[in-house]
Amino acid sequence: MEIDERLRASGRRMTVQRRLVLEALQRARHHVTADDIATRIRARHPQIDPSTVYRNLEALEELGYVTHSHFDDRVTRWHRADAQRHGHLVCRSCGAEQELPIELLEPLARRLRDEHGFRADLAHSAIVGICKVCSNVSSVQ
Amino acid sequence: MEIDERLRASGRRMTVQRRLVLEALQRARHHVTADDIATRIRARHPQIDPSTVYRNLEALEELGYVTHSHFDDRVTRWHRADAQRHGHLVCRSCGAEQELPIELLEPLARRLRDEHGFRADLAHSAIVGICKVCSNVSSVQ
DNA sequence: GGGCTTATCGCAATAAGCCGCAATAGTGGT
DNA sequence: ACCACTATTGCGGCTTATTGCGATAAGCCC
Repeated sequence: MEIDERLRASGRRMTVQRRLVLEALQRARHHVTADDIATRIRARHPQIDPSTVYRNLEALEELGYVTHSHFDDRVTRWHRADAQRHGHLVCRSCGAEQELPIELLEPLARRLRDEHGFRADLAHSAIVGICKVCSNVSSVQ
Repeated sequence: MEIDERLRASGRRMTVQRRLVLEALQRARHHVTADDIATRIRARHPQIDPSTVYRNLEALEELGYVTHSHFDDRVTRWHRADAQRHGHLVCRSCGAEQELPIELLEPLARRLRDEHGFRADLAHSAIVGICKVCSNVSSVQ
């Protein structure tokens, strides 16, 4: 299997736990927390410790299989890396999350690079604010 | 004193602890964590509890005197609000932080508002990436 | 298949932050 | 100056996200 080989090639090992983390991420449609994944796995395999999930996410990230980003709380969110790169909008009021085509962020990235020499990773942190729905609700009140 | 009055007008009180938090923030040149502030205050006033610092930061934020933002770790960073609103660049490699004129972020904010109905708070989360210095170092190696 | 190295695991501990509660202390009124 | 009212404090304990550490087991060599 392809992924096993890449793991071993990097001096890592394929374990039951690692496979379960990968599968859980593949099933998850949205950006999930390490705890989400741990909970899902532990439903069937209670002996697997949450810390193992954390460390496996890191390991898989180093190999480029998964990515993390930060929303408005202090919890890290994870998703598969093979889905296309995208930005994130998160509503501060209702918590709704929305993906954003990366091209929309390009002009800012370019200016930061040209004017500040800063190579920004604009997909890494979610942009927080108030979504359209919540905006309307509060203006109507 | 102006700030005392505004506190009282909102049904709050000016206390020694609150004043110390404000002063610590005024002296801090950068974006500091709640723990930084607690540690500094407790160096001279060990009886002041960290939880008091947390609560005062929240209270002062509600009154608009301080603001928090999120850098690349899971720790909240605080700074005075009366300094002009600004974005943040944080280097993933060396941790250097840099402030950013808010105007630079305006075009993106406008597009998000116009095209997505999303009122973004672009100053709230730091933009992470690789700063000019680290960029040069790694390309030279 | 058995032994050896060391990546990985599960458990216990830590770090950041929050909450309930009884005691304390600003404030406004007298 | 004193009182009553209640915001705020310090304390202890709790929660959530993550990390240190000794035990376990994956993968390589024979």
